[in-house]
Amino acid sequence: MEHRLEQIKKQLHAQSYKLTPQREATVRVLLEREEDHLSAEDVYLLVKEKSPEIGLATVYRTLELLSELKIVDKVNFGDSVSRYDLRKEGAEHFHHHLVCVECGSVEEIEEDLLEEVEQIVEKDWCFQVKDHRLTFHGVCQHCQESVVESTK
Amino acid sequence: MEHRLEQIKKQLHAQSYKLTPQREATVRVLLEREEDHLSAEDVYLLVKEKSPEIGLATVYRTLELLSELKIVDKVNFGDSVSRYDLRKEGAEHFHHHLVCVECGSVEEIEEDLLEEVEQIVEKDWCFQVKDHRLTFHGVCQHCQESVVESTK
DNA sequence: GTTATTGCAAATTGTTTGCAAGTGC
DNA sequence: GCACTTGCAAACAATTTGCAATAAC
Repeated sequence: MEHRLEQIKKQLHAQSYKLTPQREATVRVLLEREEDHLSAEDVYLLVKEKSPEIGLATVYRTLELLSELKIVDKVNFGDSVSRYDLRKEGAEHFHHHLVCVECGSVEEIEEDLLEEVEQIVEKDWCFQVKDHRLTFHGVCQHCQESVVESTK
Repeated sequence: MEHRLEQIKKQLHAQSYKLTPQREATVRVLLEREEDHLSAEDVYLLVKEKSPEIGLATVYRTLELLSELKIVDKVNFGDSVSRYDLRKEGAEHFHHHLVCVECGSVEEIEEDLLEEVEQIVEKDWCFQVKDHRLTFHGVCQHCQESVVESTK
């Protein structure tokens, strides 16, 4: 965790940005809640718990900055809020998501899975793929089980 | 086209919604511009050309309704506006998109391409897939050619 | 005649910006 | 000291809502 923070600090410095206390607090929240898909507001409230003086605009600006540096990815799951998702260390590609239509939970898939599809797109559509966004909508394991349960 | 409209009318009636003149005008615009990915504002302006009395809120409400009935899909390509995309006749799945990072153009892919990936997800993640969203970001054929052109 | 639908304007929501004050090297 | 950064409040843009008027069957 500290290692990750150190790494991010370097990335910022490399582009002559500073890791200010506010930015550090924001990154820490993202690291702690790596599994979640927090909105800017969510991040703001969590950061505020430890650094009450921070402003919402600063959080937005920080997330925007991290997004430009490809440290986080901005995602959107159909609702109107942007969510911010930390890239895994060394990940070249954006990871995929499984969104449960029953309970709204979001699971992540790190595996690429799209290599073949991308080759087809490059060849058949003459489109040079740089990145992708893949989200599946469906029913998560947990909700499948509850349905079985409730029909017993 | 008329056939498509007729079909949509039936779908509406099936859920006891009416195909009012405003709704018809909106659907007509979507049919005419099937290839495009229009925002609500875009649709509004186009509908207004032929039916100047329509209100923006009505267009939003109509698009929302069509979206619930799965006649159109609401998409979002990273910017803050929702775009509305008519489903192809009889399409079970949402189609894919190729978004060019150079010129912003959006191309559609009707082919499924994800059958295998979905099987893997169902099996390895125990996730029951209902639908998907797949977007590739990259460089379209046209922009690739212009780069070659400009470095000649 | 009742119920769904509309148009308008006002309200809401998520996000961005201007700017004066503050901070870090 | 100077450029970068912050917090606040105001501005913005996209979308939604309340409501009285209207239209459909």
